[in-house]
Amino acid sequence: MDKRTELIEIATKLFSERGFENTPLSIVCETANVSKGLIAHHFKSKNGLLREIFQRTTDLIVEMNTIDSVSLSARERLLQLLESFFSQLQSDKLFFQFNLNMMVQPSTREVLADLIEERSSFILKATRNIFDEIDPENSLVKSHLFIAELDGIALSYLGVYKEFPLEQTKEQLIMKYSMI
Amino acid sequence: MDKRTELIEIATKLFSERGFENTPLSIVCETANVSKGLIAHHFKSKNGLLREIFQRTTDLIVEMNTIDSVSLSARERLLQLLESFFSQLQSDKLFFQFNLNMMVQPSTREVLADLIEERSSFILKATRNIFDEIDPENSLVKSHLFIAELDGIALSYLGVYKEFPLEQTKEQLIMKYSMI
Amino acid sequence: MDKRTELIEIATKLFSERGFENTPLSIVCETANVSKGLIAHHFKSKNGLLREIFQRTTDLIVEMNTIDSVSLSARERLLQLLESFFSQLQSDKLFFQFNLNMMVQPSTREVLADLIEERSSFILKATRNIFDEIDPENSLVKSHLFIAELDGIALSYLGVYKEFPLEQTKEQLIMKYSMI
Amino acid sequence: MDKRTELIEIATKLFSERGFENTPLSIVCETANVSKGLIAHHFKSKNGLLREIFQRTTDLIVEMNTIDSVSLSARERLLQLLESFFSQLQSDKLFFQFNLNMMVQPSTREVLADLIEERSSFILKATRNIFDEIDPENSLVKSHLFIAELDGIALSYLGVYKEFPLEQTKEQLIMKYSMI
DNA sequence: AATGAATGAGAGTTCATTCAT
DNA sequence: CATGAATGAACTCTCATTCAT
Repeated sequence: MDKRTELIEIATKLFSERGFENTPLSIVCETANVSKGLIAHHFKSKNGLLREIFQRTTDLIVEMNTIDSVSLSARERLLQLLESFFSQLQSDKLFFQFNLNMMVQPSTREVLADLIEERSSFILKATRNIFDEIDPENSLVKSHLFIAELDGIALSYLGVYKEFPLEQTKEQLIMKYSMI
Repeated sequence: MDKRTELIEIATKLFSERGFENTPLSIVCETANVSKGLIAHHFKSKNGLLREIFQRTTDLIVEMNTIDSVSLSARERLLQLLESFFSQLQSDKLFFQFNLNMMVQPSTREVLADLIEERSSFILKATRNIFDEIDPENSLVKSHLFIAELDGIALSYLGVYKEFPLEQTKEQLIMKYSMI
Repeated sequence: MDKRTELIEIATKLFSERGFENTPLSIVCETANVSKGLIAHHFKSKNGLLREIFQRTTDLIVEMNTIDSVSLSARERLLQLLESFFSQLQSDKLFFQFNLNMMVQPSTREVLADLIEERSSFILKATRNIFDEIDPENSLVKSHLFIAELDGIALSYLGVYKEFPLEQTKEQLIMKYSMI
Repeated sequence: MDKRTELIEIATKLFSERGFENTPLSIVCETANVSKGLIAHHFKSKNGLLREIFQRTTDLIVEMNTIDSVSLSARERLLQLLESFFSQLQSDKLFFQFNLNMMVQPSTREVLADLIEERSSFILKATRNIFDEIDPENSLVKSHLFIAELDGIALSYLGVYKEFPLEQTKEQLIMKYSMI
């Protein structure tokens, strides 16, 4: 793997664990065994690095959701989406941690404004695709509510309740959305 | 109003608007027309100030929910809670912004760990009181889901979707929880 | 004991243990359970407190050496002086620590310049009184050497060598000065 | 000369003249025409700079004493040591001033604890090498006494008595140790 | 592509002192 | 005699960024 990619991965991990503002580049460099100048060379600035990371994640999300939209029914896709959300939430906590962070922190939100807009409107569109088949009239609201529900669960699970009953919540949700 | 209280109010506003890490004490002091030393005098440190702010908010939450628990039915209390949540979310965005921030940011979460634990377990308990009357068997999961739903809505509304359909989401939710 | 004296004793202890520059008045106040204003009231400033402490110690030294100069022979007085030096060095380390400190630290030396001069010339005079009887011609040099020897022992014992052989050094010295 | 070395020399001078605690980095930087950040870059912290300075001095001492141990008799080496001590004491007051300071000040003593231990045990060993040849049975005590004597003279000369008779004291000492 | 010396602005914190009560 | 709110200057340290090599 080239230094550039390595740098991105290491920075992602550190920003997730410690927060963006609380992670000096010096630590990133130390961890990656790389000089400060190299980050400037590749990413121009700390914000540049952040934008690159965020963009890559969006690309990943887009890719995943594009492949997934095979010829399944809306309900099936919804359940599949739930399954993948919950399994990822467990396996890749840092990923969610990081993204929640970026959304909520005023300073990062400013830096990433356009990328956040791009990503979230994609997610909304993708979700709406599903709900359009189920309840076209209320698809907008229901999509928003669906997304909010998942975000809220991530928030509670990662940031608030150490003993959040993830498994049972998943079951509740699957049950609820099976009956639609 | 004494300087101490004024300081807390100004700091709350600034921390909410700009994020905690991104708000130097110098700005707080400038805004409050007060010397840096005074913050040390009253709160020991920037973290001390943060803790005081967070604690005060918890006190407010506890107070509100204690008074509210009059002799209404569970369903009525739930609807009342929803009403107050949505009206507050609109009128006091900064309040929610700030609290989401504190939960998600690793550095603040560490500083506030005990206070977050205290507050969130209170909220869970209060919510569970309601769901115990509605569905005792699943009250824990349903409470968690309810809280997550509201947090998620706040997150979407404040942090992600500029055009979040708040009014319609509120109606959806009220409808949903009326039928319980 | 009145607050004033108590304050002096506590400050002496703290300044000795931690060094003058490294002991904020806030700690003195905390330890003495007294407000900051009170120190200003009694001693005008931190330097004022220091001067008072140093002066009091000089008074003590003068008092002790005045009483001591009874009608003993020079050799006897010398041995007596050695005895009292070594026993004090062991029993009251902080006292010596503090005084060495004051002499060596440029900033305190400046503040105390006149008081140091006063004290050290008294000590020299008192020592010389003894050596005048023993070797009038070289009394100045021998007094200086005697004082330096004791100071150096204090320095080694307190500040440098954890395992300084105090007892044997004492014996050596007593032997040496008995033969004069 | 590179900035690093220049910084060390300037800091040594300033710390000696004004005391460590009483010398802000801002003055060091100003004198060296260098930014504050550079000190952090090279020495990590003010204490780091101090440790480097102290260590370098120890290295010098070790080097000097290693070269010196040519094939002279113990008495000759002792006299040579005395000569070099007194000439240095006169020519390089700041050097002694600084080192006395470090030993006596509680805060610096803590920072330098291991380095002080290292240096002083070397000095003791070197001195003992000499006294082992003269009086093997009492070499430990006599070495300690010898070191204490010199330290005490430095203390008196530099810190206490403006009119300390250095020349005559030197003669006395040389006479005394010639007769051993 | 990569280094690391150097900068400079500014952060949080410390602390002696002042002063109204 | 005693308090403690308030100041303001100064301190160390942090850190993103620049730039010559």
